[in-house]
Amino acid sequence: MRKRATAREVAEAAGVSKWTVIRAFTPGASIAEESKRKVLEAAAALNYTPNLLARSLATNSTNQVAVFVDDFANPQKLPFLETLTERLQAEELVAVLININTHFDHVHALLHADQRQVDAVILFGTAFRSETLSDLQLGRGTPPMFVLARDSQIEGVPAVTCDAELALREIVDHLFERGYRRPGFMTGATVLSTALRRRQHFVDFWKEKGVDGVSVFSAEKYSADAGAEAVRSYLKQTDPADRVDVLMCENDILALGAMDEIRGRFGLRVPEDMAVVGFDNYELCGSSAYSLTTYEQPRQEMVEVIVGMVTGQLEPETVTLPGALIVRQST
Amino acid sequence: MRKRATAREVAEAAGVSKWTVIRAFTPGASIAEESKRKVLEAAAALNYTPNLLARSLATNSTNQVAVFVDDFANPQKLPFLETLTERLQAEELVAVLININTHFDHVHALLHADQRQVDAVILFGTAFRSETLSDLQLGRGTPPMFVLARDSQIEGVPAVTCDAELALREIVDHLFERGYRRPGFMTGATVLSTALRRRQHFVDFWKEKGVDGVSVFSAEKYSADAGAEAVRSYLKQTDPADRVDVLMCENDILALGAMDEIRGRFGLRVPEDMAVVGFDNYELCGSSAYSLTTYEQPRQEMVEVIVGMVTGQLEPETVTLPGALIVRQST
DNA sequence: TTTCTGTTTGCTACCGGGTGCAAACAGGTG
DNA sequence: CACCTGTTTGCACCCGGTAGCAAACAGAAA
Repeated sequence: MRKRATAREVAEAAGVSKWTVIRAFTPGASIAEESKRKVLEAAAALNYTPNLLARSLATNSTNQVAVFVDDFANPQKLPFLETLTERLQAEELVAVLININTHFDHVHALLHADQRQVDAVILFGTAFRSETLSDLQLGRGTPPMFVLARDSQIEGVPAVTCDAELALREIVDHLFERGYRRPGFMTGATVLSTALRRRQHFVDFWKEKGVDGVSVFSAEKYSADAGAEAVRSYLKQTDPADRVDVLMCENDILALGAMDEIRGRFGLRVPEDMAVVGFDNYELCGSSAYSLTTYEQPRQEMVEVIVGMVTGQLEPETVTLPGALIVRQST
Repeated sequence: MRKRATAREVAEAAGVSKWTVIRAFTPGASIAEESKRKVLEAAAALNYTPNLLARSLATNSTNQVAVFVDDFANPQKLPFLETLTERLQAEELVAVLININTHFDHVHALLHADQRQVDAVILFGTAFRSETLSDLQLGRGTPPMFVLARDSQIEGVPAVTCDAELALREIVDHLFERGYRRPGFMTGATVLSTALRRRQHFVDFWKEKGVDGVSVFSAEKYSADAGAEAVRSYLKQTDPADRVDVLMCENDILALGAMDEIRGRFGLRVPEDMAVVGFDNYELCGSSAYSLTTYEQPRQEMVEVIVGMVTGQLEPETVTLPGALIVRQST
């Protein structure tokens, strides 16, 4: 098992200096046709390609972007990751996927990303308090950070999100139009700004319509089971006459779990007895088994904008993009 | 925006040489308590941490593992990615997620991984022909490769998979026991060895039971829609009397799509008119809306084994691990 | 032939660390 | 005090590239 060939070795083989070899591999460098040919031949023979690690060290740019993820329960992450990696790779960048969990928190991860000299950090659906950041005493050499699909709570860290206000307005309009008047909202466990925003808008817009008192309850976490359990305890505790007639869930996974429980264990009909709305438009929402009304985030555009900011083609600033209401049978 | 502090700067601040600084950050290095304290103090003041990029270049090990993924339609990838990144991070390794697609194929990706000097490449659910590898003329300096959750078709590249033979035997035994006698099998589009293996075992085991002639048809790709469409055309073309009484799908996503179509558009009952079996035990399979009988891959163990091989704690060799049949209402 | 200008090439210095050896510095012993 | 041994520290050189300057080499003009 031989090692990779180096520029020096190629230089020797081609009878030139190592700098000429490097020029042959630098687009637009000043090099004679003849020597370029010689070098490329020798390089091909030795199977030489430049070592990106060494290049990164010298140029101070790794072409690597750290992507922090902390919630793998939401299947919506997967298409996002697909789009994100694809766009990054189109820009010659590569994603370093960092799993934020109890053993590896944001501070750890950020330090790590900094030590690896990544060009940028994308907080994909994760967020941390600004104190965490200042704890690090970073913010000087730190790679630029961007938040994707969640509000940024940190000064100077832009976020790219789906327009929650618009989304919730469309949803509430739709529900009002369909005649629902006793709305409920199910949140996930964590007290996240994005979640709070959605809830707040939901409550506010109903108030605008003259409907006060949205029932709000919370699931343990963002999973189908947790959604089911939250609905179960709600339905058990609530007199049938007092029940909501439409339940908006913070994301699709909660909604699907909720729907199962509503129809399965309680034998209620969706949407006749209780309508359900989700958020994200996860693939299976469209299946005839669920046919869930939901709201689609503009994934492609969000990714394009954030990658644009990462590459510097776009000004880094918080951007909210309009999504699309997908009306199905569940409302 | 200052740059990161370097060992040299810390050395100056602490009044020692840069090598002493490095020793202070090298576990087990020979350094006096007193100077270590001085160095660490100075380092803390300057917010110094070693530059992993430079270290990688010098030590010839990046602690990065490239993970190739080419099928983001299967939500099962997500929990696998979660487990994988978690285990890798526990070993001080980090995953570089590479999206294999038409714009960025295996050859490209492998070359890239090699140029970045990753410590290993994990082909997660992807596979390529050995000719592709030899095309590259690599195999000398190339990082060691491992295949996860798919058969390896390449000599010397070990794979960690779920035991397909055992799985299919259990499934067929279960189905036979339940009285099904007209089995069908739905594959995804691609002609993958893993798919072929599953199908072959399925056919073989039925033959052992005295049941010849398994109906086999194929979906366009691995998605719920494709599964639905494949079933639609099958049901349209097949006389009700000739239809299979149980349909095994190559993975859960196909199965869920198939189930939707069977029940929704054709108004058939599952499992009475046609039973359905999936593969993977994706979270939503357990929901009451589907309650799909499926087979769970031993995710945790598979990941542990492959990470063990990556770190060198385990001998690199092809390993198949037993999964578990999950019997639900769909059979 | 000399001079000038533009291209090509080589070189030094550097990116931020790691390795192995040799010198310097202990502390204990004869 | 010389001597030996073990620890600590400094150093030259290396990892594989990149940047920018200066020398060498053209070819054309004077």
